[in-house]
Amino acid sequence: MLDIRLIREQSEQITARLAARGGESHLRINDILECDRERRAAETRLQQLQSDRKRISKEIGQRKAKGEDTSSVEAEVRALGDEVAKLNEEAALLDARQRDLLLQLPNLPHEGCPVGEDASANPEVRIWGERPAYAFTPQSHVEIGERLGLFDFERAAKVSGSAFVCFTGAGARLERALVNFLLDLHTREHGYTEVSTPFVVRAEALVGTSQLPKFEEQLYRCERDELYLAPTAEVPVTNLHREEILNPEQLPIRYTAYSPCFRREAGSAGLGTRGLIRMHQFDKVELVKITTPEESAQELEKLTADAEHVLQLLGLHYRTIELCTGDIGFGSTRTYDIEVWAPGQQAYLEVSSCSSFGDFQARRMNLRFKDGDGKNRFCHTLNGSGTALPRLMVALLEVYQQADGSVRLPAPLHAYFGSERLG
RNA sequence: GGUGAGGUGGCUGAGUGGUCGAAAGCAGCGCUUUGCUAAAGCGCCGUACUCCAAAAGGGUACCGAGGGUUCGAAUCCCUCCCUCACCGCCA
Repeated sequence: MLDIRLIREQSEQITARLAARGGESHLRINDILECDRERRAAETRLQQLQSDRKRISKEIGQRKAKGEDTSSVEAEVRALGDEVAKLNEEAALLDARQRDLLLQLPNLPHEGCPVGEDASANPEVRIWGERPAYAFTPQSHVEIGERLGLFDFERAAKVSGSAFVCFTGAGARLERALVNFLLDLHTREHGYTEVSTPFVVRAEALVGTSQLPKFEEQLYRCERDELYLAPTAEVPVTNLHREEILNPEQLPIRYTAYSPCFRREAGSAGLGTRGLIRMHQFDKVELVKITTPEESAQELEKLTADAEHVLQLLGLHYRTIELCTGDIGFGSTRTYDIEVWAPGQQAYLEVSSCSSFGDFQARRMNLRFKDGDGKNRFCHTLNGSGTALPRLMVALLEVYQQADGSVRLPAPLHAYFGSERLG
């Protein structure tokens, strides 16, 4: 959520920066300003009337204590009270409308965010390793996995429908090995604290991290209980500290969490095809940070490096791109995507998206810290995958497939998996 | 699911219709005293919104949330949420 005062005072710059995202969000600025003017006018009048009422009511109390008759004044104040109620309703309506408008407005891209219209304008910021060469035609993970009995889409569909998977045997064990490997790496080497949160969340949490109100159709909802399945651990983890005022000594907070992620993927291309690349449910190890505004930029670089470290340890060729203004997510000010090479797909797969949200989410969840002067300021929040598991598995299977049809795992996984190879 | 208790400022905790944004204590900040520490004394010490060009200074709201009664609600009534305890059920 953007600061209404900033919008009021720098409406032209704000409009221009939102326009860089494409879309139509910047066109709402004038509506917001108008609503803000109306709201403040109503509030000012309301406050004047309330002030009158308060004063007169106090006088009534004093006069009654002296035994005076106050019935005529009471009638007068009653009329005032009716007017207050009416204006109060009007002001509340305007306030709700303004909040709604602000909640629908995306974040401002960071000054450093490259300007561009769409994904084709995303600059590559780093590339690590090289595309491996094969003496044979690399197979897709789907073929490899079915041959080695690592997962089963047909049976998962019997249970849950299409775009779900059931890992089986060594596949399930590999999944578990990856979770442990990633959590150990981030806690032991990167300084994160492991948390294991609820996976079912309230609407307010989703508003906090900005999945709601705009992206409701992407969420699984449990209507009876007014709860949603978390689409990413970002939601429960970041919201752990909602409505809090943190001490600066606590910052930065760095959390890592394993969680399943549930996404309806309404309108997504590619859901009809088999494979692990896009599903309604997948596992992920997430990285979340809560920082001061001063530290957030460097913490984003570190967070991205932590996610990249996963791929480096596993010897997987990847590239890191920065999303341009036309491609960054709704709440993000700045995002790095890490894409791993998958030879069976002949494509780079996004395994991590590392973003800084500035104070956008913190405003929505009223997450603040007390600075050195004792003033309450909004925190900055960040998150990134570290990493998504099915796509990591895709890369591992496809990259490390052997001519004999087996898969040789990279060394860091041997102990976690309990074996050096699959098949 | 049932029964009971309860939700007040950073914390503890008073307050059951008016002068209460809220006693008191603790913590915190400033000053005085002091060789230092300690102790004592005095003062300050919530948040949000809003008015004013800004500062100074006003105003309004907020005692879990929402509604109601009243000239006036932390206080009375209703609904909901949450926490705790015990019982039941259950991985």
